[in-house]
Amino acid sequence: MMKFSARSAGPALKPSLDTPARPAGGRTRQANEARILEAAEAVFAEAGFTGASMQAIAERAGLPKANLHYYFGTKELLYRTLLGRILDMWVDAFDHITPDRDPAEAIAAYITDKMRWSRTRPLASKVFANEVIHGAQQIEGYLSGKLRQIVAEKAAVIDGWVAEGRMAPVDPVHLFFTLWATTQTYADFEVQVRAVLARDRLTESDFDHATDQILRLMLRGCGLEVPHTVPDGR
Amino acid sequence: MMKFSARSAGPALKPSLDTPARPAGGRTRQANEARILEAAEAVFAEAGFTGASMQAIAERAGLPKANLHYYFGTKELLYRTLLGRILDMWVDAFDHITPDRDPAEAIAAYITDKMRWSRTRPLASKVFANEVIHGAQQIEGYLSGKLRQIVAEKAAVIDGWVAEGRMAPVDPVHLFFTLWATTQTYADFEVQVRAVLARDRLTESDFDHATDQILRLMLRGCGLEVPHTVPDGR
DNA sequence: AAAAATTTTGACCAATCGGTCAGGATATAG
DNA sequence: CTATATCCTGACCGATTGGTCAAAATTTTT
Repeated sequence: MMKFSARSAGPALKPSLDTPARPAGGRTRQANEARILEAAEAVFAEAGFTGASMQAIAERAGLPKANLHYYFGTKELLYRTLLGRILDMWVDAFDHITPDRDPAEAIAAYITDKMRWSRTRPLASKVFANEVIHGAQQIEGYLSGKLRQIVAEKAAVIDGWVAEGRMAPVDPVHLFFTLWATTQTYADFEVQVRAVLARDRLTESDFDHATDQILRLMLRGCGLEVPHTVPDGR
Repeated sequence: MMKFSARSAGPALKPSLDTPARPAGGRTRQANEARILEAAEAVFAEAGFTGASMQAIAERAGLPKANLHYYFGTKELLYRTLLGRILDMWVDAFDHITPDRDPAEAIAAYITDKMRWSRTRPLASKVFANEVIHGAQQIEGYLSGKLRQIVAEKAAVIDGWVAEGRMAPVDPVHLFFTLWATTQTYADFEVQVRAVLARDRLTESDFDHATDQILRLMLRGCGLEVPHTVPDGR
């Protein structure tokens, strides 16, 4: 009698997105967990952890509340599972930063990728932002473990570019802080952006223009020029 | 019998910080309201609106819960009063952006000012960030009213600088979005910054270094050079 | 078809929530 | 000193919270 999903505290590894080797759980379980996680993302993004109620998540998922507890045990475990999935997406954009690549193209691809993420998954971004703002108690280990490690690794790449004179001298770590903040603000602070721009919603064209402006500002700030070939994010 | 403070929904005007003309309320009221607001800022920053309990705020202020309701009526009114005070600080930094000033110095002063705000009032920044992330229902009017107006006004100043060829062509509104995000991230996402930098706390020297890096990146991004005279924030 | 495992669900629980209120305590004004 | 306004606070309220559980329904395995 396996009470909770074996994937609840699963590894923070990139899952193979094509035919999964093992669905891990029956079809019913898989489908319901997905529905619950999707509803949870929306409710946690709207109301934060404490503001979100299991009842609200249940209604959004179209399932009775007791069903959520059957699959995830507690509210905290559901929240942690959701956070784990979001963190996996978080680090993917770093793949663009490699020593062999042209600095301008690599950084442009990174920015473009993070902006697309803000446009397509704003709810996930908000859940993450809310978690960090309120102390990041659930992901402390991730921040000072995996994230710190990968930042150090990619910072070394940028330091290499600087040493080779291929870009202006910048502190790569603070550059990352700036890139994260700048791109994610279009998801997390979307309401403020809309209010100032007097838009009732942000269109794809709005995001394209914002991405263009960020690219110019940041690349010029790094002593680089916007590459003519608009880099594809993925 | 004046039940609630007359200042509860007070004007969003800069209060004269020197000898206040009218304390508005007895000494006891003034002192207790200040204690409650200070405690509320900390608790709301830590837990968000729904996560914060009146009981927790009361304990932090060293007062019985019923006392908070005596002064502020409801949790929402207390929250709105706090938000109002924070918003007043928010717009002050815009004062640096004036047509007659040197673009590099003006923008540098703006950045320096907002970074000092992140260092000295991180709790206020978190309360504001949390409010915006979760829909900004309490400050919708402010965002699409006063804020939009002042941004338009200051954007015109920057457009003027661009037209005069005194800086690179940028969309001023998105420049502001970037400056807000970049500076506030050191308050709102402080936990993440600390984790990546492997610091148990951010020192004044950490903030000075961060400010320096942001100045270089942003000013160069605007086609400007960091002014030798480090501009004073106020 | 029988058996075993999994899934579903309403009813229920203790704890906490924001808010109320009466009446005593204290401070201020005349 | 008296009177009036302000301040204080323990006790209490209905509503909502996360979580439990047993028993029925369903699916999967044998």
